[in-house]
Amino acid sequence: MMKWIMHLDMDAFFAAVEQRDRPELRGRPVVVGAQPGKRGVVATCSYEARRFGIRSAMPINEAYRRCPQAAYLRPDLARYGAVSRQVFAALGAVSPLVEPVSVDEAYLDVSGLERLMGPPEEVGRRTKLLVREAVGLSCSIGIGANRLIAKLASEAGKPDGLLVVPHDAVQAFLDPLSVAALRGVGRETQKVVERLGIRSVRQLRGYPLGLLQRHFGRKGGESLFRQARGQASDQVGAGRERQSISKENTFNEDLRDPQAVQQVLARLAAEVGRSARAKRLKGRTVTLKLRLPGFETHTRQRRLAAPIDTDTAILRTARELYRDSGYAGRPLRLIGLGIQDWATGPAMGDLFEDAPQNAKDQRLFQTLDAINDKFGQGKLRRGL
DNA sequence: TCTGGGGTCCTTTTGCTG
DNA sequence: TCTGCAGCAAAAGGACCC
Repeated sequence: MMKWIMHLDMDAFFAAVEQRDRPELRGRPVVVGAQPGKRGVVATCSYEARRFGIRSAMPINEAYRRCPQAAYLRPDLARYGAVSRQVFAALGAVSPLVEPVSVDEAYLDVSGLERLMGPPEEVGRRTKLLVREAVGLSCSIGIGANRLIAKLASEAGKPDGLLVVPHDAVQAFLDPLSVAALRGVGRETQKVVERLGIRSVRQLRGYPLGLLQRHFGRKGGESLFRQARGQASDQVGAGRERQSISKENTFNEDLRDPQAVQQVLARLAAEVGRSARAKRLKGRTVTLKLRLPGFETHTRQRRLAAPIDTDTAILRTARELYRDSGYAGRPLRLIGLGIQDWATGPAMGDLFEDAPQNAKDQRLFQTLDAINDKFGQGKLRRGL
């Protein structure tokens, strides 16, 4: 059976929800994101705003300079989440294999639907109709042999697009595209690509694997090599499990007061802790992130003897990391705090009264942890 | 231009152990 | 006791994505 993967992307999602719910905003430039005059960026903007050169991730004050007459709105994530759930409910009627990527994006395996719905074009057309009926919004859909082709096809059709790339047209579709369109190619990679004189995917395809790996790293080079040939996964699944929980805060004015730093640490620790407990996750590693006024960013992390999820334990470690960071007392633009490295087997704290006394013991425990991770929960018990 | 917040993944550096 | 080395995690940094 021929594989058909669909990628669906809501058009200017946050801004489109606002225009749907507030008719006075329709036809007007709408920018959803930070408040102009403060530190922050554009989350999404309507197509009317894009005509002024406004883009996602642009500093909000730059957007304001380009288009002061636009409507500037703060995001209402709860409302967008509700709309998102309605969209996903509608997608469930198209295929049982739906993988959410974010609130406004999903992959669907639509292979083998010919008998039920017709050829891929028809599946796409009907999906767009279902989404419009469910939430009154437009989306862009790409359909192809795998996730890469589907994603690039949905991008090519935006907004309100539908593009099916037949299996025998993959290379013809990819070749003229800019390398910048490929996954994992951001500003830095683009610089290197340009330095090598590579512009299009067709040119990229002329470069051997080894050379690409020299310039882009082992994984990065292999990824570019495969993408240039249209090779990618065609599996649609449940998506990955969460690997970390974090909260961070950029201040409108750099933080100089040591007491204020302590208050922020306490607030972030409480937020991370609440989130971790709600998800029933305990982390063994705590990470502190500090950004200085010049945007210079540093992280400090510590792996603990036992996994934690309480505000007090997170805060205690955060304070130690801050104290030992070498940046205590410096003005700060941002403070972030997170936990990761989830407990799999029983926590060491459950088995031993004391934390490991020395580095050697610690290594023994780490080795046991690694074995635990490898063979799964419960197969081996630390210290037994 | 002056750069959010929440993430993932990869590479490099560092520090420890035998 | 010192040194070199290999192996391995942890730590740190950074690119990228939505």
